[in-house]
Amino acid sequence: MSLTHAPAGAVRQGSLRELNLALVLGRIASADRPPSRADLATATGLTRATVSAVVEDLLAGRLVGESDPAPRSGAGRPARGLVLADQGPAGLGLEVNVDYLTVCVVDLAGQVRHRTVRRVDLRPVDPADALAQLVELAGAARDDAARHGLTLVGAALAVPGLVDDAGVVRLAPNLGWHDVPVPALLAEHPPLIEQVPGVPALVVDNEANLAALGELHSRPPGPSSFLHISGEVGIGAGIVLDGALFRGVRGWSGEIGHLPVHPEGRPCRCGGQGCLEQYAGQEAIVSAAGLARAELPADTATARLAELARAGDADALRALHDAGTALGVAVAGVVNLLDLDTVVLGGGYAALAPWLCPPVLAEISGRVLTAAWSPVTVRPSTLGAEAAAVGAAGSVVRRIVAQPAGWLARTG
Amino acid sequence: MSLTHAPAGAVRQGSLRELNLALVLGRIASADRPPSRADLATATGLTRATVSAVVEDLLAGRLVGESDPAPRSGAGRPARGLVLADQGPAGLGLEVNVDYLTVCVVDLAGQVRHRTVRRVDLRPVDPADALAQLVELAGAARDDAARHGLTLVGAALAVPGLVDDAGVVRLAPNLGWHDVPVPALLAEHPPLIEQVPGVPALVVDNEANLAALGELHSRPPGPSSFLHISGEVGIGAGIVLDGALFRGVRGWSGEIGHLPVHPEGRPCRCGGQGCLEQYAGQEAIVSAAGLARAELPADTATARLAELARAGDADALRALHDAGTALGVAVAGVVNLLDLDTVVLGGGYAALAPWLCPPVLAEISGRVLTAAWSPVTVRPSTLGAEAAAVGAAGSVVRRIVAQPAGWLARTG
DNA sequence: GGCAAATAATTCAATCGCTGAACAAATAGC
DNA sequence: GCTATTTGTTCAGCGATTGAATTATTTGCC
Repeated sequence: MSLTHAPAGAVRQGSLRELNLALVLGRIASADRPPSRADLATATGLTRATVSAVVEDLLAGRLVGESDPAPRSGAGRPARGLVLADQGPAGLGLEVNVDYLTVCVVDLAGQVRHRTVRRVDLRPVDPADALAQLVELAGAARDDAARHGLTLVGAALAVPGLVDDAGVVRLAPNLGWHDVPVPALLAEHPPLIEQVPGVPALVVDNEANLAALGELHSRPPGPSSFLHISGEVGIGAGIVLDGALFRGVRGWSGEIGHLPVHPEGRPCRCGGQGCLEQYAGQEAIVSAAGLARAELPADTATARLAELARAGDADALRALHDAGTALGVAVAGVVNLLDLDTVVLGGGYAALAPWLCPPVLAEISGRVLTAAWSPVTVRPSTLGAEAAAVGAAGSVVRRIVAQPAGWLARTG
Repeated sequence: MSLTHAPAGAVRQGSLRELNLALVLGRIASADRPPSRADLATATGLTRATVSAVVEDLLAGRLVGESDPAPRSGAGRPARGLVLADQGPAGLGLEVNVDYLTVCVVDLAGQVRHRTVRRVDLRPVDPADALAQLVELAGAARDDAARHGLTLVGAALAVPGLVDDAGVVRLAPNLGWHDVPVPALLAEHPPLIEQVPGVPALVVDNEANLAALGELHSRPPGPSSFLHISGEVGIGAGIVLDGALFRGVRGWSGEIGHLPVHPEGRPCRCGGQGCLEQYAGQEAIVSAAGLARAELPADTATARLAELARAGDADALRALHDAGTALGVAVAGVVNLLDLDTVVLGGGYAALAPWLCPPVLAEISGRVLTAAWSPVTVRPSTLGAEAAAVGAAGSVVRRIVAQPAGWLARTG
């Protein structure tokens, strides 16, 4: 919705080709069936001649391939469908969380081509050791990817905490991390990434942000503006506005867990009072349901809670209802503020959605000014717990799609 | 922060010139002193030859003019400074509010060249009559602008309510408007606008949104992301993210007045409970201070309140402190969610800022997770009550600056 | 079976706008 | 008055898009 359509910098002669490469490749990526050159010409407004020239570049650079002709109705020479290559550049997605490490590889088309999860309680582990374990998994992933003809061109790491511009994890309370210089620690290991202009070798970002990105690009395509809430020990939100993740001035947006829902209520570790996290965080729900706190890893506690709720346990149902109500109060505020029409419950909330959604919707319909005219959808995440790592890897390949010139210049 | 740098459509041959026209004109607009062609070349990365050609087009189209040479230190041929033209295209800003009508004209450079305010209680007035009065004022403004060599190329109307995509005012409670088809009503009057490709003849938008835009482009330039809060009878917010107004999925973002600050508190006309508006709305403050409600027009009540506070009236001070605290709870939530570092108090709040800022800041520092690392600024609006109309007019000329090709094609 | 219609993709001269270097203009300092 | 310096223009060259013509390949009809 910006008024300035112009790219930030100068538009040189060569930018023209760069921009059209990105335009055509983007169309191929977002099409639901393999488009022909003629389809691309009509869709983009370019001439068929130009599209052919651009596609030739993309084919030469192995970013797209030709597929079997799509079935067509009328007469005429059959089209050759264009699809994103299943070889070539790929993204490495990494996640460090409280009780697991994840590594995955996503190809240009967004397909998950490799995935490893190692369950391990990382709270007592030194950050450098945790990252070393992650690198070990990533090395195996790289080798596996290479066997499929995939080259890792960038990595993104999801962490449950606040990350600054330099990639330093300023604070990850549930992990016990504080000012961990992730890029420096990872630089001590041999590189797994083949550098490409325009693609950063490593991005470190908040887990909720990357999970929202994963949800944004999951198939089938959903809305381009939504709020994605990751309910873990803390509660984080990824805000997607018009297909772009909103990170805030310093990249610390989405701290929905500290929205005040009872301003004079329970004190919170953030220094405030009555924060949402105190009423809808995983520990709050678990203890309200009468389960022993810290009994088991987080995902086990969640599974147990869902089990109890499914069995009709009154305490569990009440705990979930109360948490959903608190969540609904906060979400209603966010929807009023940002005018979003979709809320996705992810992370630990995904499995609890059947019990959380009703009270959340009730609060929304009671508190949102515009709810009467256009309804708000609340639904569980489609990717669930995988969202962050998949979103991280996807964010890498998406850069290639957005700026293919860098990759093409590399391979010649 | 979007990954796609490419414009939405095709990048044709001619787009190149269009983009560079916008790039150079934008630089001229945002420079703090008249830049030379050489300055523009180094700033944009284009060659001096290209800049000269682009500037020639802009000069021929009367969008820029040459100014006296700026003082320079060293040797060499003196530069000719380039400034936005003080003639040519201009924007018409309109505002309908509860107790006044405003019309203003803003030129390319953002200068307010004409301004009319008519104080009139519009609550008992039929919307069509109100708009007819506005058109009358606008006609006089057009004639005045023409005498200064200004051509109105578009209009933007600010209303205190929810507006849909078609420009229909769905609901303006304090004005008593409901489903008012503003574009259709205005179309019955003779047109005042000279149509230009790329510039809509009429945009209708929320008053808080346009006030935020006015603040964004006020001089001296402030931050590019902030929250602008218009405290009138209702409380609206304009959210500016990375220099762009965020409107939400349907254009109804910013309803900060209905953020819950006491979820089980006073019932609100929106159907919810404990909304901010019930604690920090103008009526709430005025009655808490012991002033007779609906005693006087809103701005008079605000002025009286400020007067009492300045005199040390205990009731007024307490009312303002309580309102500021409620506001702070809501703002803290917004800052946690969006990671903004600047909050601007506008509308009726501007005059009350000395008493509202301290409690707002107190709540922020107590509740915002990241406040310890980077402080949040809370300050009054620089434009005050004029912000909405000026922002409306400014949004028109900003389109010309962002897409000068449309205007140039028009005049040849 | 053969032919016309239809659709896909390529080829090629023309054109548009940027580039880079040379050149002209204008001033300060010596 | 001369040189160094900076600004701005001119011009041949070039890359990328364009639009029309051409080639390629299939369906449908007689």
